[in-house]
Amino acid sequence: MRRKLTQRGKDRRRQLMDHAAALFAERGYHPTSVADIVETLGVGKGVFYWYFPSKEELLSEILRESQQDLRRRQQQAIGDEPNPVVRIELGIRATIEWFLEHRKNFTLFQFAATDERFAPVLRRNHDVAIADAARHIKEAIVEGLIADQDPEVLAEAIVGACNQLTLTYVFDRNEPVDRTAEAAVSFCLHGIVGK
Amino acid sequence: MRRKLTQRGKDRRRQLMDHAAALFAERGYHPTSVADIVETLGVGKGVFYWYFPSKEELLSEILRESQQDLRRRQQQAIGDEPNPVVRIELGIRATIEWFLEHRKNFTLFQFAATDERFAPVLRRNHDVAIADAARHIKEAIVEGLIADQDPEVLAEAIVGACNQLTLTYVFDRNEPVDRTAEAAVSFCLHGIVGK
DNA sequence: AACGTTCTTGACCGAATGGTCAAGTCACCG
DNA sequence: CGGTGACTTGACCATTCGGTCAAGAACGTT
Repeated sequence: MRRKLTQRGKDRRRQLMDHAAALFAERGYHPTSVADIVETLGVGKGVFYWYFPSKEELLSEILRESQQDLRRRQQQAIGDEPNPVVRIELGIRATIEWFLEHRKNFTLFQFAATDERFAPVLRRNHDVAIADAARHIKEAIVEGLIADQDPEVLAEAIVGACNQLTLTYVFDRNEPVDRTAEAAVSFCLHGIVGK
Repeated sequence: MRRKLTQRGKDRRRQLMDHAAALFAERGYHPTSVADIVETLGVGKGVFYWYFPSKEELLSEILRESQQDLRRRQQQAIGDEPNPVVRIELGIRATIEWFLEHRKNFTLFQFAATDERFAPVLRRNHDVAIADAARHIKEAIVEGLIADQDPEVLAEAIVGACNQLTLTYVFDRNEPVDRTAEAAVSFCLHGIVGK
């Protein structure tokens, strides 16, 4: 296990994380062996264990880092927009765009949710994201912009709908992000009945 | 590999499938070994390979069978309801109820979607389910019950929102199905803006 | 150039894993 | 009762896995 990292070390670490994340997303976590990771990178096995204590910890770190990055992107997109409904809309768009640029993380998150060793890592962040969205919704209710419903339930539903649309249209069918985001926002705001 | 099955054989097969499904859902597919399955059942390893050609094929069969069962339940719930919007509502309720009774399948489906060997099995059925829902939506549009939007997009969004709500409220928090179904239907019909 | 630290190598290890199979056991039928 | 085919056993096998480590290369500092 490493102690201090030089620039060279930091680069290797990055390289390993990116490469492993790609392999995990492509072939799955379990079917991808540590040997696979280092071989396709052309380095010895010791390199892996110099930077990471275990294969498990590597995925956990990948997950933590990705989630942090997504959250940063969402907050940045929302900025200081005063209208809470617009904030939700901006958040949805930012999320879909982020997943387009980091599509490998989508599969990774989905898998991690099914493994009891990684689910807790996701869980914490998911709860924060939901609480965040729920806050905006609550504010919108107070301002009389939307009907009075459980904000947390709405937040979960929004996340679910957006994820499914992203998966199907952005990943499987390569539809443009804008159209998908538009559909997601429209559905989340007005449901199938429409305005 | 088996040829013909007596009643005794059919029972064993059922037992193996149910038991394996439970273990897969609990510990994950890869971390559950064939040895685990047969040991906790108190039988020899040969029994497994008498009924299934491989561990992979077993999961595929579990998936196929579950999906078939879910679909049957949905169609039965919808019956001959004339109003397409009500049909959608009935479908949502039936789905959430089915997952409550077969919660292990939820995790199984989620995992299968992340593994390229099992994704195709899910995919085919998902497409059918979406096409089904889209048909009802289209009919509702024609009858002027809902606004004119892409039926398939709406169908995907509905599935996503319902899955997320089921996962969070029915599984994680043991909320009653009715309340969750109510929330899901309300969200899908009217979004966050509300009626 | 010499030295300590960071980084890299790849053979090696014990512990699984999925899958096989020769040898039996069991249930049913004539 | 004897025989036939459906089932069961569990030792066994080749392979792979995550992880270790002694040895050495590369690098930064003085």
